Order: sequence, then structure tokens, then C-alpha cells
Amino acid sequence: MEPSSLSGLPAGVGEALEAEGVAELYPPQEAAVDAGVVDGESLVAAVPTASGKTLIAELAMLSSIERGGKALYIVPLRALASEKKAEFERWEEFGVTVGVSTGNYDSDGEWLASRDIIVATSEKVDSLIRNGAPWIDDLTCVVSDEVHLVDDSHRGPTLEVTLAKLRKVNPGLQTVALSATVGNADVIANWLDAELVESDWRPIELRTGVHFGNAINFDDGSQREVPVERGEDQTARLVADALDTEEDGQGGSSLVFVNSRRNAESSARKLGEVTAPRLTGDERDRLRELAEEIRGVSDTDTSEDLADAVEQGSAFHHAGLASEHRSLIEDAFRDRLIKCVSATPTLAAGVNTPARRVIVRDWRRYDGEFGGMKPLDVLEVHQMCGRAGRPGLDPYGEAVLLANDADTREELFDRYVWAEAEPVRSKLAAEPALRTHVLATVASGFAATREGLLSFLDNTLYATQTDDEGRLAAVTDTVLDYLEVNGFVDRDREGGSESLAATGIGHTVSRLYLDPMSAAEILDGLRTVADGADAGADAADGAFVPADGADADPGADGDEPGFTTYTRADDEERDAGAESNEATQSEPPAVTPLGLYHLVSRTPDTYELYLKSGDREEYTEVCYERETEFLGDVPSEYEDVRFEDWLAALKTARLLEDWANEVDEDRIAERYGVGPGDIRGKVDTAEWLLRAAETLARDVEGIDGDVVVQVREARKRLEYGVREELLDLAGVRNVGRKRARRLYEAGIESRADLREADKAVVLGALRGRERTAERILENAGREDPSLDGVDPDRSASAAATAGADADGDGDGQASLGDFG
DNA sequence: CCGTGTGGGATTTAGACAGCATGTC
DNA sequence: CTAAATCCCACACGG
Repeated sequence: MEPSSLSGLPAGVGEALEAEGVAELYPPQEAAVDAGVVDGESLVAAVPTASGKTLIAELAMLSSIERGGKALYIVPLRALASEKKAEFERWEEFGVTVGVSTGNYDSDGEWLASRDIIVATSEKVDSLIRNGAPWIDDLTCVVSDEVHLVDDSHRGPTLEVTLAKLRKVNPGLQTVALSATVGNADVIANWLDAELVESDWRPIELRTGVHFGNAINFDDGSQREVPVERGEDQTARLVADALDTEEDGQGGSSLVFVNSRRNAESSARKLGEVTAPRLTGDERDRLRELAEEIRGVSDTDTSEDLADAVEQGSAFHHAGLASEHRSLIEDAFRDRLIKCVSATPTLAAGVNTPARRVIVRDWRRYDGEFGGMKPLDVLEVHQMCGRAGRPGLDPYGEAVLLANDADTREELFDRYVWAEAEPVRSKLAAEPALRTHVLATVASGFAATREGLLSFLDNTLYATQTDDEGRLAAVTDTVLDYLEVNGFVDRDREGGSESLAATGIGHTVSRLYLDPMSAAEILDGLRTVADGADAGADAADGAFVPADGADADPGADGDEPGFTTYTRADDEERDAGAESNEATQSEPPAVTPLGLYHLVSRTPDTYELYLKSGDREEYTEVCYERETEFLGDVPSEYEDVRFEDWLAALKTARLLEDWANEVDEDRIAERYGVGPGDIRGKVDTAEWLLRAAETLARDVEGIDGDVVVQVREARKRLEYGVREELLDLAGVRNVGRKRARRLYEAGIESRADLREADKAVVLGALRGRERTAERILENAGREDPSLDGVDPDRSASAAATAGADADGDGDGQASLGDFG
């Protein structure tokens, strides 16, 4: 079937596809057309990665738009949103407009409403529905990329509920779901009332095999000799082999999957010895430039190590990298400049980064709950393998699993090569998931009664999959109790039915996209400040918290009945013993940034930092030293199982405090054992939660107005990464934490000072960077920012960084360090 | 005395979505 | 209940 023979697409699209080189649709694409994708039929396409799924989605969206409609493309990752947007923008010449909406990159609502295609993450779509984005009603086509992620216990329920809502709002909606090949695609199709197209077909041949001893044995029966000498590294040998095998005049790049960040880094270092000797002089030069760029992103050890590896033509990739690092690596790998990337699963499901050869070095990963090394899911390994073979560059792709002995080789064949991916199972019937979605469903008007709620939930994948009819209702009731007790939902039981309505705060929480448990924790903490001596009694009015840590169970996968007991906060207090609570009961604690950072860090919306050995001791000490700063009760060190989590949150809070005290990034990375990406991530999350806290504090009665100001300041200090006295300066564009501190040390303490100050001093403080200084003066609103003929005042830069590296101990003074 | 090598026990362990506007004369 | 690479430190060795 030729693209130009398709009817229903905007004029010229078929021809344009042919011009792109799509002379003939791929078999799965043709099957999708036969199933009616261009005629508005719903469809589930369960086909391998890189087999033309995106074109199926494009055919659906473009034909829908041609009929006067509007399409939404849902992605699982922010990075994919921009990738897809760029891809879809090639249709703009046919009059099709594209917009994106994600947490970081948001276009204004009205502008979005005018776009034909909107690309967004599932959470963002959920949020847009909660906030009543008007264009949701206009959608005629929704595409869900990587739907098999409904299986994810944390984010799957959001996708599931969001699709159910979209379909409810718009009954005629064409739903196109793109899935990896999974065991039960038919169940998904059944749920979405869609046709099913299932295929193993790939445009580029993929051979999957296992290497052991001197050869790779492939699934097609073929064998490739790759002898490994004694003492030689298996992975290195395979990477070298791919590089030395020229196809199209070029050696093949490799992607190595490993099971930890540290392994990724050490693997990249070792493989540099393989790639470096195979680089051309030109490549070496370009890699050196790239390495410099990487060093410029961040001055942490991680960044330095990455740059060192990259100079050798090898790189690592994991979530500890800053996002700029990640895209630099991804781009250079796609450009074949970097020959080999050692990665954690970040690259398996992320943006498109194919390689000739994929090496799955580690097929087991540590899992605390499992109690040891757990074999990866078949689906995950298949996704990794699917990265093998670059369309248009490689004639074939090779995926190789590594075995140390013959038994393992057989096991790997059985477990992964011959195996079908696991069936997808909904994780909706777990408390944390339902807590959020029940509130949102009620708040945004999808249900006004308990029965209505249950009947709405009947449209989810969970409902079509479960054999236990009562379970969803049981968890829903538990969650409703929780929401009612915390004042988010009003229930009215009359006769046989029960009406539900979100309270004012309930609406706010839903719109802020907070986990209701986070909101409860935050409100509880803020109220402690409001009424001082009455704090305990006040908390008892509204704040109930699960006592058994039910939420700390990420494995709640819908199999075990949820088990939660609710305890009044003041009972907790009594149980916990008096020693840690005396201070909070007798007088209102002064609100400090640390207190607020801890408050948001212990919320289920913040991912916990790992407590290393020695951390327990260290943070227990901090806990006592700074006892008065915590908002709410401190769990007892000896009697409360939550103490461990509390300490982990304290570690996060200290990281945030350091950031807000201008501690250098590399120092923080070292002190907390994290990468630059982790720091940015923590700061971002905390900023988001503090903003939400600010809104909550304003909306709720009984919270002191002064608290709102404190929350805002703590948040702004995180946003800019500066101490209080630099807030004004750091608000000027092009002035970050470093420049603000230098200006301040030079005597320029505010935006107003910038407008008045001696230009020579400004220039000196900015180390003689004329262009930068001019831009900054302009942004500060100076009338005549020109620095022509101004000589930098050298003495102004001498004081730079004094006090900038001080350890934060929360009293606003530089201290002598943390070794005392 | 000190740098270097060795061995065994201790330590550590993947990923990543959301909102939203502030200060001034 | 399950692993394995790496780190850390003590200790031995040789110059």
C-alpha cells in the first residue's frame, strides 16, 4: 500500500511521506489502515519498537484533523514530548499545528487550544482535565504511546484513569494505543473497544543471542565467533568486535545495559580503552570539544568523569546526570561520535538512541523488597534489545545477553530470548493510586455519588481485568474514609445512596496535583505553627495519618488487600513519648527553611534519599540539635518505625538547606552521594511542593499569614539557590547564585544598587565579562547599560566567593564547617 | 621509612511525573 | 533466602 493512495489525509501528506522515503507502508501500518485508523476507528497496535508505530499514530491524528478534529498525543516522559513535537512539526507545512504541554515546558492555555496536535505527558493531561482545560472537549483523537506502562504501579493508574476520563468526556473519541509486544494486548484492546493489530515484524532485522565463551549464539540459529581470551573483558571484546565490523564503511556502535550507576560509570571508563584507539583525529578533536561542553554543565565529579570518558569515545548515562548532560550524550551517540554508551535503564525506555549492537550485561538488579538480585522483566529486556539496529544506518541489529557459563546461557535463552513479555496488569486497586484519583474524579465532576464513582471506575482497565469484583469498592471505601477524615471530601449518606462532593480544600488539592496524603501532611505541619500551644488539639481536628506506613509500599500491586489503620495524630503523640515533643507543644516553633524543607521532603510526593551507613547516626544527631525547627511531631527514635523515613527526609531537607545556603554543587554531590541530576530533581520537587504549600496555606483558615511569607521565601531561596540577602539580586535575569554572591561581596546588594553602582565595580565583580555585565545591567533596568570604555575594578573581584561555600546551619551565618 | 600490592570484609544498589507566577510607583 | 562490583583498611613486601 502506497501512502499517496490513502484517502482522508490532508492534501499532500501522502506524497510527502513518499518523498521521505516511505514508498510502501510497513505490514503493521497496512494492517492498521485496514483496521480503520484513517477512518476514526480505535486501535491498539502492539508491535516492536522502531517498526513504524509513530506513523500509525500520525495517520490517525492527521486524518482526524482533516475531518476537522483535534488530536492529543500522550507520552510517558517529558523528553519524549519534545522529541515527538519536533517530529510532528514537519506537518506544519500542510497547515497542521503542534503544541506541547509538560511540567517544564508549558505553553499558555489559549494558545494550546488553537493547536491541532497537542503532545503531553499523562500526568499533565490528568492535570489539565482537573483544571478544566476547555479544549479537552474538542478532542477527536487521542494517542497513548507506550500504553503497556499502565502496568507501572506508580504512574500506570494515572494513564489508565486519564484515558477513561477522556473517553467519558468524549464518547466518540478515537483511541489509538501504541504498545510494546506484550502477553495480553487483546485485553487492552478489549478495554478500549479497539481493533487489535499485533505483529513481530521489524523493518530492520533484529538478531537476539547470548554470548558465552567464544561465540554469540543467535535465535535464528546462526553463530558469530567472538573469542574472549583469558582475563579479557567480555563486554569490551563485544564492543570491539562491533566497532571492527564495518557495514556501510563504518564500525558499529554499542549500547551496554548495566544494573547500577556505579557500574555504568566504571564500564564507560573501561570501554574507553576499546573506543579510544579506534577514533580518527577529527573525532578526537570533536570529542574534546564535547568534553569541554560537558564540564561546563556542572563542576561535579560526575561531570568530570563523564567528560573524561567522552574524550575516549565512551560515555555513561543514568539519572544522576543533569538533563543537559543526557541530551549531549544522546545526540553525540546518534551522530556516531560517541561509540559506546553504558547505561542504566534510562536509555531503554527514553528517547530514541539506537545502536548497532545492544549488550545486556546485567540481567539482574538489586531489589530491596525482593531481598536480593531480581531478574529483569522480560518486557524490560525486550525493550533494551529493541534498541538494536539503526534505521537507515545498519543492515541489521544485534542484541546480545552475556552468560558466564553454559547453564546461564540456556537460562537466558529460556527466560528472555524465547520468552513472551509478561501480560500487563492494572495496578489501580492500591491505596496510594486511588487516594489521588478518587479525589480528582469527585472534584472534577466525574462522580457525585459513591455509586457513580464505582461506575466510573468500571471503565478502567482494572475493572476489565479483575476477578475480584469487591476489591476495588473496598479500597475505594477505605480511601473515601481517608479523604473525608482529612476534610477533602464531604459525604452525605441518605437512604440507599451516598453523595460525594469535594470540599474547597479538596478542590485545591486536586488542582495542585498533590497526593492528598502530601496535602494532609503539609497542612498538619503548617497548622502546628498557626496555633502554637493549641497545636496538638488543632491537628486532631482534621489530620489523620495512616499509622502503618501503608504508603511506603511501592509494591502494592493490587494483589494484597490494602491494610491501613488510621490513628489520630494526637494518639501518635502520646504513644511516641514526651521527650521529642515538649518543645512543639509548649510554644509555636519558629518557621525555618529547614522545617519547611523537611515538611515537604517527608511527603509521599518526594522520593526518599538512600540512608548510607553512618547516615543514621549523623542525622539522628541533627534531629536532636534542630528539634525545635520541625513542623509537627518527631517520631520516637526507639519506638516508631517511621523514624527511618523521617531521617531519610531529614537528609533530603539538609541537601535543600545546603543548596539554599549557596553550598557548591560539587560539595553537595559529594556530601550526599548524589549526581547533579539528583540535586536539580530534589530542588525542583521541593519548589513545586512549597508552591503548593503556599497556596494551601492561603486557602485554608487558621494558618497565620506570616507563614505564607516564610514559605515563599524558603521556596525562592531554593529556586535561586541563595541565602536570604541575595534574593533580590538573584531575581535579575542572567544573575545566578554565583554572580549574585560576587556582586554582593563587591558591595552591590540589590537590584537598585545595580542601577546606581559604579560600572567599574560591577564589571570587576563579574570578572571583566563585559557582555554579561551589560546584559545584567539592562535586565536590572539600568538606563544606560553600556560599558564602553569602562575598566573593571579589580578589587571588586578579590572578595568573590568569600562565604559562598559556607556550611549551612540555618542561622544565616557562615559556620566553620561540619567537622566540629 | 614509605610507596605499592594483596586480600578480605563492609558497603552499596534504576527511574522521574506534577504547578506557577512576581514586584512598583 | 538469593549478588557482585567496588571501596576501605590492614597488612606484607621490597626498595
